[in-house]
This record gives sequence, C-alpha cells and structure tokens, in this order.
Amino acid sequence: MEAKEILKQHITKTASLTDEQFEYFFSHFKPRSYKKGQVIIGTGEKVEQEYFVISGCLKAFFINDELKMYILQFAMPTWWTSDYGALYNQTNATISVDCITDTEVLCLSNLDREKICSELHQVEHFFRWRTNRGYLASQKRLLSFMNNDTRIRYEELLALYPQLYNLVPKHLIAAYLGVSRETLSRLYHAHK
Amino acid sequence: MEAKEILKQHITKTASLTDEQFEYFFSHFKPRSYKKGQVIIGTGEKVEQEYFVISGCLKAFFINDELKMYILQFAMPTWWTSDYGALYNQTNATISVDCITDTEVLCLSNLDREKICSELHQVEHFFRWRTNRGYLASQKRLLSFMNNDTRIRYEELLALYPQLYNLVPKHLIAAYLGVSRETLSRLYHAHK
DNA sequence: CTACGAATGTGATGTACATCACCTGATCAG
DNA sequence: CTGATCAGGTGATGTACATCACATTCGTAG
Repeated sequence: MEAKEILKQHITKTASLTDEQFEYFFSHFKPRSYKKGQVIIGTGEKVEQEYFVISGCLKAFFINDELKMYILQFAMPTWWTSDYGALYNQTNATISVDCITDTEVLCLSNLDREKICSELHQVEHFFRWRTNRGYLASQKRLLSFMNNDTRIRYEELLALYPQLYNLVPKHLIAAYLGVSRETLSRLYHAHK
Repeated sequence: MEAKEILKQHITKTASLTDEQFEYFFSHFKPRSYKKGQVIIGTGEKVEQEYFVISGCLKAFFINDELKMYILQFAMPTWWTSDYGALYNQTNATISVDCITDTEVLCLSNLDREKICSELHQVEHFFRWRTNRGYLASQKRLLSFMNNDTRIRYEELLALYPQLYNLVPKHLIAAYLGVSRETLSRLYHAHK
C-alpha cells in the first residue's frame, strides 16, 4: 500500500474528512526514505518536523552525560515520532531519532501542522486524539516503571511491539526497559 | 478570585474565545467542593468527569496488588485531573483521585467536553494544547525516572511543585518518587 | 488535659540491579 | 582469507534501595 493510502486509513479512523480535505491535508506532507543507521534528528539540532512512519522502524532516544542511552519510543508503521518538546517549544533537540532499519516516512512541519489544525477543525480533532493516546501510553509506561520489575516490563514490551523481538538487537530492548544489557541477558536466560 | 475568572484566564492563554463563547463553554462546568480526605474517584467506579482545580490540592494515584501506592500527579490550582484512561475508554477506574486538602473544583463531563470541542474549534484547540503539555510532562518524568537517582528526582519535584514541601506528608512525596518512605527520610537527612 | 493513630526517623538485613572484566560467535570490509 | 567491530553471554563484586522492626513525635478527637 502506498504512503498516501496508509495515512488516509490512519486519520479517517478518528476524523471525517472529505476527499478534497484529505488531499489538502496530505499536500503538507513530504515523503522521505532513510537507510538503516541514518540519523533523522541529532542532539542539538533544530527540530522543524515530525514524522509519520510508513515502513521500517525508528527509535527516539536520549543520551545522558555518561553516554548511557534510554529509548523513549520505537516508532513502527503508523506511529508518529519526533522530539516533541523541542518541536513545540522551538528549542534544540535533546532527544534524537534514528533508523533501526531502512525506513520510509512522511514529514510534517510544525508550522504546517498548526496551519492545517487551524484551517480544518477535523484535523485539530485528530491531533488532539493522537496526543491523547500518546499521553495515556506514557502514563501507563510510567506506572509500569514504578510498579513492575524488569521481567514483567520486558513481557509488556513484547506484547506492545510483537515484531520487535526479531527486529532489534537486545541492547536496544534493554535501553527501552532502562536496565543494563547484562541484566536483560541474565533475565532472559534464567532457566525457569 | 472566583472560579469562573480563574478558568477564563487559564483558557484564554491558549484559545481566543469571545465573551459569549466563554459563557457557553463555562456553562458546561459544575462547581463542587470537597473536604480533606474525601474520595472523588474510587477504584472500580465509573468515571464520567474530569476536574479543574480552583483551590486546594488533589492526588491521582494507583494502588497495586500489594497495596503499595504510586502517585501519578498532584493536582494544584489550574491543573486538570481524572482517570483519563477510564474516562476516554469508558472503563472502570484503576486510578483514584482524592483530596489532600479541602478543595474546590470545576467538573466537566466527558460528553460535554466532546460536545464543546466539536462545537467550538477554539475549545478543541485548547484541549489539544493541554493534552500536549501533559504528554510532554509525562515523557520528561519517565526520562527522569530512568536517568536520575532519587535525590535528583526529589529536587525536581520540589522545583515543579514548590508549595508541596510544607503541604503534603512525606510518605506521599515518596509515593510520587516511587521510593519507600524510609529511603526518602534517609535521603533527606543525609548530612552533606 | 489525655490517648490514640498518623507521620516520621533509624538500625539491621536482604536483594535486584549496575558495573567491570572477559569471553565467544557473527558480520562485514578490505 | 584476515582482522575489526558488534552483539551477546557470564562471573565477581559493589551499591542503592526495599523490607522489617521498633522508637519517637505530632495532631486531633474525646
């Protein structure tokens, strides 16, 4: 399926747009392809766009002073990603985004999002709904972090992204769970 | 200042509403008062409303199987709270809300929020913005959880809610930080 | 005032995890 | 092929925290 059709199916689950309205909405997106390993947003850069994933897999991550990496999100097809803090507040990126596999995305600039949100009430509705889902997911993950040990969070992660286990190296899974790769390895191989 | 004026100042920072539009918006809210210790949302109940705090302080929290409590949010004046997962998905509450102090709120039902969002584009814009802020705050807290030790998170908490230190018992602060009250006590009294 | 429960402090002990060190095996460029 | 880099596994050790136990202080209802 082509990118346009994927986006259309995605948004029309939440917002009712006429065909003309969708065409107009779609005209603000720019398709791009990236290779495995390519950096889409690098720390310290200006952030002007957000990204809707058509195929492949991205990661959004933070690197702290000791060079430890924490993954905030794996972005699979029909997921959106960016450094939203930097994007909305017009600050430089503290969160990076790069490609775990070859990836196709649709890019939407911050300005264009705000423009079409104000022009089309249904688009604003869609983005409210989308942000709401992200908020609920983030809150759920926070709770899980406080409440559950690593093994349970590992199982939750595989339930959330079933494709992930064979797709990404284990040290990235550890970076999502917030444990060392050694701990994840021991957890996974504990006979029981 | 009265409730209406507080809400008006709050929303007009983000959305431009005429006086008539604001009156109409406001007509969907119901004022309520609660006493310290009163439960606003109890586990397992239906959740029909969200709450805009006018005065006082609420907490939104989760209790796990071992009866350990985790606080998701302290809701101070001009903050919104509810069990949003239950509210949006029409499921029973897993998150509870109760009063740390005597509290006045404005209640808005899920149905009314959706109604005024669809009637007034600017209101939809406001709620998108509000949810966005919540999302960014939640993501920031998640990162801090993964990256920082308890002492730093404690300092961040006091920066976020400066009034909190004298307002709420320490075991609630521990429940927000996700550590035991003993650990928080030792942290706080470590001479250095 | 008194008394009781709630909030808080503090020691002793156990544990989940990090960190460091080192090893094996896979992949890939030259 | 060779060597290099990356993913992954595993032991030894240290540490931040939980948990349990108990003491102390505070706030509020009687």
